[in-house]
Amino acid sequence: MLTLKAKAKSKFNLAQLAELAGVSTSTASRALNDNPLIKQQTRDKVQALAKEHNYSVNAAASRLRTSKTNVIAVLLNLTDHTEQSVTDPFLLKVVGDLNKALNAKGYELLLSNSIMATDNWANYFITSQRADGLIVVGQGKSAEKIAAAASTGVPLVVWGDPTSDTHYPIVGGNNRLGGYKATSHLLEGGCKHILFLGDPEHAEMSERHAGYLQAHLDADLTADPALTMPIDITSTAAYDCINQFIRDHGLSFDGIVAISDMVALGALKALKERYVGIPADVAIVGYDDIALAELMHPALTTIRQNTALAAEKMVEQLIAQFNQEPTQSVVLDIELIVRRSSRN
Amino acid sequence: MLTLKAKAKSKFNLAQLAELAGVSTSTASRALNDNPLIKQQTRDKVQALAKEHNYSVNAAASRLRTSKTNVIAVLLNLTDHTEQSVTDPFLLKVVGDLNKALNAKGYELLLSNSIMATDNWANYFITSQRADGLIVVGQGKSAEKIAAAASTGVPLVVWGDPTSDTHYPIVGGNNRLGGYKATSHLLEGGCKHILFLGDPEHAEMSERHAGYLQAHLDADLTADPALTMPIDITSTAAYDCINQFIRDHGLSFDGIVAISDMVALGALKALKERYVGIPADVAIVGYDDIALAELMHPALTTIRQNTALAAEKMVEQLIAQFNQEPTQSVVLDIELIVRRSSRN
DNA sequence: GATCGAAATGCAATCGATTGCAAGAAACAA
DNA sequence: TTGTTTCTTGCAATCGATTGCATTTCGATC
Repeated sequence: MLTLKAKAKSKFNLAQLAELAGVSTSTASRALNDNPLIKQQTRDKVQALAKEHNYSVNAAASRLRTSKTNVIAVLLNLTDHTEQSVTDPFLLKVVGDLNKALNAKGYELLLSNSIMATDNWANYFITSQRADGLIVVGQGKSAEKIAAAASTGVPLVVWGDPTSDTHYPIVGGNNRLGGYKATSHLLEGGCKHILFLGDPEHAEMSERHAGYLQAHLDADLTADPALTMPIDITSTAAYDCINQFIRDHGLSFDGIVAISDMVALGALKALKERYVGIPADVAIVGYDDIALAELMHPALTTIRQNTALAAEKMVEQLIAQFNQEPTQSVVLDIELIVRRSSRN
Repeated sequence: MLTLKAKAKSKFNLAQLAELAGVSTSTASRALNDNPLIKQQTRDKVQALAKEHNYSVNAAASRLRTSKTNVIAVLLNLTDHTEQSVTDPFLLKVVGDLNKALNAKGYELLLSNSIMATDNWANYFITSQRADGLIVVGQGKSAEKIAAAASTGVPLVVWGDPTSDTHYPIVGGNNRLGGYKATSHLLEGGCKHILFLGDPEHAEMSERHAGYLQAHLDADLTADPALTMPIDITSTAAYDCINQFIRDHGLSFDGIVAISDMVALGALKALKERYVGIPADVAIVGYDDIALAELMHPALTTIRQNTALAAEKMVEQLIAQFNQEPTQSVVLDIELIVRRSSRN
């Protein structure tokens, strides 16, 4: 067959595939999508040719025509100065699980960690047709921005504290219960003066703190407000905090409830350097159950969050929005994993 | 209580923006792109209106027309059964740095960790116009697949061992030197029997192992082949390996060179559980310098890789391919960070 | 005032796949 | 044979931005 124009390198597109198959582009398109309108025989033929020639649908064209991208943007919402991203393995786990859950539903993951700073990030992704929806990991302290985006009709789901009262769905662990279990566990073990390491300004942390307080009440104790240390969610902040605290008040505590395993590890390091016995002198409970929790010496007692399930729920809530179905926040069970750091 | 999303609002496209500005779509388009063909005054006007109305270019249409996506797909090439993803914080760091480096050059990051399994993943991303290029993190053991993709003209860069002889650029640390430095350091500290933990089948690991051997030679020693333990790159594999080794041969070693910090941590745990003194009885060196290395007790001596720089180099090499410029593998310096795990 | 070059803008084709509608083919009944 | 229904397939418009080329506008010069 002769080509009139000897074009340099014409891409292999639907039209060419259709020509090879001896059908029109409409038929070819439908055949590729297994549309029952098309005779099975034709479908098979077109699909076979497509595979043979390594044809794959041009995503840009398809997205333009259908205004569906099958892409979800995942935004890591980090409080800028802490740079949690670089250090916390928990995030990687969440992202990994999200990727798996999204792929299972036919979506791809567009990752972003620096966008939340700009003021109309939601528009950037949605109205520009870069993604169909957003998953924001971490409420941070920017709840208003998220709320504003959601109110303009942007499909989104947040990983955060699900008990927050919002107009968009939040998926997360039962933070109050987590804080409660962690604290009760220490109290039952005989601790009397338990440090709380974590910033209560944060929605999630605030709930955990509430659990911490409640656990004290239920044990007929009062938590000393001076033992609540509002620090960044980093191991170095925790390390510094413990050192400072001991310098100022000596070892006047016998237990620690940390807001994350990384924070717990920072505290642990400071204590070990001072030869404080764990858990004999101070018992510690972390949060998240990252892989390292078990590897520590002593192994770290912690609250496990089911991130795989959380990822599925988030994707579910997002898809519900695509289908104009009602959505709701999802509270996931947490689990206390007792290890050596809190058990004699 | 959550409500249904409001109906999608009418789309605001270039034509509407142009009408508002009283110009044609061509002028509007050029104005938005700061094309000098357009009068400055007109450019300002259009851009102001765009901002005012929250207009952003439809990416799908733009990509279709220009056949440029400004998206780079980052593929985490994990050997499937090890599930390195879920556990190794080093990966998160690499991905985070890549994201930063890509954004700096105007690219977005499409994340994928499960695609390498399928046979024509390269086509999936490139010919379908989902991305302009690929960054593969980890050579794994699938060098042939990568080579095949590269030979078909897919722009790609790999994070791996840069000394491999390939037709595509690889960016990575100087692994041989890393292995050499780690081993020499232990030998100088007086170690005589150094375990090597890591699979030499892996290109990167193989180089590190070569450095390990060379260090022995240069010290007029011979590395006992029985001390090279080919294990998966996970902390649990390391933990099991050390336990097994001690059961079989007692504590017949006094040093460990681990292929990653996670592996080192697994080994450390096993040793601590047996009350082996670190570094008195066994000194340990890890690899990567993840945040936790410093938090361990004792803090872990390790080889630091400059991932931020690596990310920049990878992006650079990729962009060079877009511009039809020559590319080359890049070897990055590594650095030995000495901490307590190897120093009395 | 006419002319010319440069500056600024507009026209219309194009990228490739999808889909409502219509038309052709096949099957069946009368 | 003709009319009718049921399957299949094709035509052509459409999504929204970009860009080669044509056209208009403008300022300046003669």
